[in-house]
Amino acid sequence: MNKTSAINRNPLHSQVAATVRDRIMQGELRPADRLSEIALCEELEISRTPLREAFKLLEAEGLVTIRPHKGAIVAEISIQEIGEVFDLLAPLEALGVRLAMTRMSAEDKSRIVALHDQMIQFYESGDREGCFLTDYEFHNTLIGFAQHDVLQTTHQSLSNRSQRGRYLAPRFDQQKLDIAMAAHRELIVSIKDDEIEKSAQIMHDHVTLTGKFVVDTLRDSGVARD
Amino acid sequence: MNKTSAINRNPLHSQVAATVRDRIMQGELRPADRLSEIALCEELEISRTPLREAFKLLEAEGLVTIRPHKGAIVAEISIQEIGEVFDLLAPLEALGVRLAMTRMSAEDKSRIVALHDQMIQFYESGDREGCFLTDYEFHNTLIGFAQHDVLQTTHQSLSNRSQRGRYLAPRFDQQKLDIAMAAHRELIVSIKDDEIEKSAQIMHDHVTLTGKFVVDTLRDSGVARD
DNA sequence: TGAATTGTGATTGTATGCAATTCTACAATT
DNA sequence: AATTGTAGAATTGCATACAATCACAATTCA
Repeated sequence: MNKTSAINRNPLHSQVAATVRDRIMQGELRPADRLSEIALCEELEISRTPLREAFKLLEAEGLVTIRPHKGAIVAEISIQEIGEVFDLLAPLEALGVRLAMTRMSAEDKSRIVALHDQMIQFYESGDREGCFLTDYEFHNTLIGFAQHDVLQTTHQSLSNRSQRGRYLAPRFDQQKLDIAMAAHRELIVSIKDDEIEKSAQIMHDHVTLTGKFVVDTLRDSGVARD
Repeated sequence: MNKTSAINRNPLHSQVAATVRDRIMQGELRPADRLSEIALCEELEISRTPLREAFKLLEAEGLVTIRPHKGAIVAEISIQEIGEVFDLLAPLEALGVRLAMTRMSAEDKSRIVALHDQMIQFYESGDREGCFLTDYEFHNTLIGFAQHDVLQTTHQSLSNRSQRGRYLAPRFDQQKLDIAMAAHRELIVSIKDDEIEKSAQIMHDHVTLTGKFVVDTLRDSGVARD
């Protein structure tokens, strides 16, 4: 109406948080990198107040560590922590599948199947990065269909943390990928058959195994500390 | 600023967060109460900056809702949300029991038994408030023995939210309390017998049922909105 | 020479001021 | 009487200034 684009309705600190979050998630900012307030302020052309507020959000999400009087750093990832995150994701995603299966519509179901098909495409064309990203979307979409706010929020936070670990590590080798794909295939069949408890079990085991894979991969590649 | 007592080592905003958190948890500040910045600043004798930072922390914990340009309020509790929180607590506490049983020492075990005995004392003397508080401690202590940081943190946050709902509602009636006590008794026996999966199952069902009780109680008492 | 110490620069923590937004009350219009 | 418009007050959002703290190097003394 007045400015070049529409008036910016959401607060600066949340935009800043989003920016920094993305940079951390994608590995542009790496664990233990210092987050100098002054440097970031100049770059983002904001003052320190909204930046510091954003840090608080990100700290709560586990992406940033604030050390009193010593400044903020990108939260370090310990292999143990990543493993622990998967410990929680397993039962939560199992719960998510249970809920989703009682609540999702026919279109929701076909959306999940479509994502699975897309993942198969990437798999067959040997696109590991594509597989990796579609897998993330597959799980998040399924959780969304559970229509459960608390689960959604909690899962999002944990999922982000696990994804950070996965971004840092190399992609799965062929064998691990085969196993993950097989689990997804099983899961899709089980969902189509409306076998709720079986689906939940498959998901639980799949996430647990993925966690082990990620931990192993991280340990081998040596990018994260113990 | 004058420092009447010893130098305070931890930042103002975290002290402020702790103060406000307690007031909200204990119901001194009730859902939808406005948290006026100036009023709180004057009362706590601080400036607005640390208070606003504290609000960010509390928002992430789900205790405060910040409405842009309209100020912060104590987060409202919906009965649905409380129910959802218990949906997550059930599998997480089950996981906690599993881990705790593989990791806790003999002293840890007797600490749990002692808490259970204390709860029986309160139960038999008809002290519902005592039962209520001891129950909270019982569950938190058990989770602590799991020695699992991510679980600890996630559980703490969810547990706080559930506890808020329970503070608001009247205490359980005799029948509900009987059932909860029976579950605890079963659990203790199962733990003593080192039956891990059975204990996890008991805990899962116990937390689920407690959730239903809390939701029912809240609905009947009419203190929280749907 | 080396350990302790103190000074200095850089950085974070807190307070405060100004701008932007929202709320309230009251008047004008239909 | 109900609704809309508008001015002013109150409150939040952001920027900036100042105070407290930390890291590290230069200096002192054993």
